[in-house]
Amino acid sequence: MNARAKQKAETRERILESAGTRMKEHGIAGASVADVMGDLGLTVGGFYAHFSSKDNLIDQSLRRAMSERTQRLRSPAYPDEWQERLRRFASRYLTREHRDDPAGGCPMPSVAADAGRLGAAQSAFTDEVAVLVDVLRGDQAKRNPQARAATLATIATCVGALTLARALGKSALSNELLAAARAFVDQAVPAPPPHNPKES
Amino acid sequence: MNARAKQKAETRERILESAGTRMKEHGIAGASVADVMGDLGLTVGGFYAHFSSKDNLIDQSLRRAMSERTQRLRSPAYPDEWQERLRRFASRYLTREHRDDPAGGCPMPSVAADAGRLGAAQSAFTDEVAVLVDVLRGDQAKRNPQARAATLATIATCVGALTLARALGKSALSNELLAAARAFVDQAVPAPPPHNPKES
DNA sequence: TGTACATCAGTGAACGCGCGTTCACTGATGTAC
DNA sequence: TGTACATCAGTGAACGCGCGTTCACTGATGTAC
Repeated sequence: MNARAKQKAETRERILESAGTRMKEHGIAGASVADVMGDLGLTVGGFYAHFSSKDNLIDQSLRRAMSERTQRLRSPAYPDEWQERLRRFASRYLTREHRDDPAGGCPMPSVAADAGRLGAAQSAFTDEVAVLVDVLRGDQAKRNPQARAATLATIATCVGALTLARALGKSALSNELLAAARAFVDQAVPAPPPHNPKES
Repeated sequence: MNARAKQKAETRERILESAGTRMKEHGIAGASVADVMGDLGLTVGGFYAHFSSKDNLIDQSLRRAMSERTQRLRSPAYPDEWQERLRRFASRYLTREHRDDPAGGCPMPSVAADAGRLGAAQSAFTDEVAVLVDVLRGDQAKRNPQARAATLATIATCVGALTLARALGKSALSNELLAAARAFVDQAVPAPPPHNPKES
């Protein structure tokens, strides 16, 4: 590959990255083409050499931002039992740090409402949620419908709680909501079966 | 009061109503002053005789839309026990009908993400959530911290599930998510204590 | 290795559009006598 | 009851602004000989 082509591919990646960050921080409407390019020190005109439209950018950067998050759940540090996986997910998700750093966090609270309205975001969002559900519950629970339902509901609780916690600002009520949602998941997700001694 | 003043007050109410509906359907940014006035057969210019700015309209119509929903929970048809109240709330909230009718439903899924970003919406949202939490758990559980935590978490689950269900369109996955969230609330909210025979 | 030409990533000004807001106005309603 | 004037809810055109998109261009990089 050319040095020139390589440079272009890198610029494209940087646009996707910047768009993802802006989307998470300011919503889809708040991530304007001029702002996204400006983040990289570039001007608007060059954008259309990389993407056919803003809709196209939304689609691709949303897929990228969501799948990047999902891949982190494949870490070997994650437990095997789906119950433990869901609890750990919720306890890491529902923190003040995550609440106070939308740009560095999960895209769902920032874009879910828009995804229901903007066709451009909807299919990317739907595809990536389907992947998340499978990855989050883990290989062990692949065909377990109870685990699937609990996974869906845990995601809903986490996204709802983080969205509301942000809407409530950095208040006592906001902190209380995060703690309550963590406890809720612990109560609703059944305790895992006792460990097999061979495994532990 | 004058016929003229009465007419003006009625127009103001209709603007608030129309703004609320538009906000719920298209988000805050999607509820433009021209559209809101157009719904009533009026032109933009007259708007500023009723509200000082769009921010002012957002604040007032959001308060109105949210408190209207909260007041419905004061219906005598609602049970006294907070556990039953939360279960009933979730089972009525998490329906396909509610998912498919944003304009006729709860404002939170539509505006929560925006409320975290737009100062104009934030204080209205925060105030009304605080009222909702108190009204939803009911008088019987007024000073019960467990009931308060469960109420906060149930709201988070409901708002998250409805937002995500809308983002997923009218799909099987969307239906599955609604059902899973309903079941989740039933599992996480403890069973109410046995009835006192005098009461039932 | 050196020169002449081709390519193309990014520039920057312009476009049409919808937004929130302003303002001189109109004409129906209300008041004074 | 009738007339003359004042009020004011709503009109409609205009404003400045940011948006997504287009396009003629520039100048550094790549290719041919």
